[in-house]
Amino acid sequence: MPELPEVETVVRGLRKTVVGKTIRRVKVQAPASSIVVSPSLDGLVFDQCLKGRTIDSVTRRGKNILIDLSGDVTLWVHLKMTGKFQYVDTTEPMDRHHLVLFDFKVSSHRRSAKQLRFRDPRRFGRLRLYRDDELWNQPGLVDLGPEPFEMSPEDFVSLFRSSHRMVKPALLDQTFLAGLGNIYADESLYLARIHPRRITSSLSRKKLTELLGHIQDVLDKAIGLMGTTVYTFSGVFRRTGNFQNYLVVYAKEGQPCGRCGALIVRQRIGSRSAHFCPRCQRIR
DNA sequence: TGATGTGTTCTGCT
DNA sequence: AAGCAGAACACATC
Repeated sequence: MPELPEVETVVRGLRKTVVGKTIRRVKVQAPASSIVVSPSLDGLVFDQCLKGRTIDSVTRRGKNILIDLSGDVTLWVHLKMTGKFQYVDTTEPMDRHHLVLFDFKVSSHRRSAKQLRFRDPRRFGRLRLYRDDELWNQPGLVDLGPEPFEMSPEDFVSLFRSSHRMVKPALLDQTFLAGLGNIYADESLYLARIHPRRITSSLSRKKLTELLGHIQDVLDKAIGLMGTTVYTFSGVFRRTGNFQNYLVVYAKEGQPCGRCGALIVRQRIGSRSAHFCPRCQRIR
């Protein structure tokens, strides 16, 4: 479940591996509902539209990955829950969940050819191609809330004063604040000792300043640790980052709170699960 | 075989 | 209008 730190980690990985490279060939392996091509791109199919373009830069907005290509086109990627990029040797084994393969033009002295692969077992992820001039009109990008790292405490306070809703669903709402998902929302609320059902507009200036600080700290620490990828697969967690070692409430239902010893609870709030300490995070 | 769980976004209701 | 619940997405597991 990639959230901001995991997406940032992927973006940094792409910068190290594919920026500056020119796409030689794209293979769409599976009949992919995962792919969208803007109608304005002259009816070109995905692979034909990408062929020959150079990857100029890779950036992140919320949980969205923006791959800026030559010729005023952007490949906009959302990993959703299980989407993943892998930069691997072409000889690495593949399975039916490898949906798209990208081959690059490489200098001839390079020994083994590497390939960028998009794999997504659940196929919720999306790869979309848009002309740069239409990209930011698209729903999903145009309506995103602010980036947590770009907010001052004053911005954060006025944002919270502008709505009257439970804080947990608000933090998950990408049009309210971009980048947080269930893990970092729960962790930040715990650190700030805020009950997930508290109403956004009822929180004090001081509490909100603390919350913003914790959100920024948690995201920053998670980015430093290359994210947390807690991926539910037959009830077993598979990790790709290291932040899961520092989780204090997420997936800790029934375990004692590190501050007060009360048992962490899991409740359905806003039709999503919320993990919190019933003693440290009071509704009041 | 069918129910369930998973996060995000979309739709539709109040 | 704003905020909520529920659906849909696709697949694996029980």
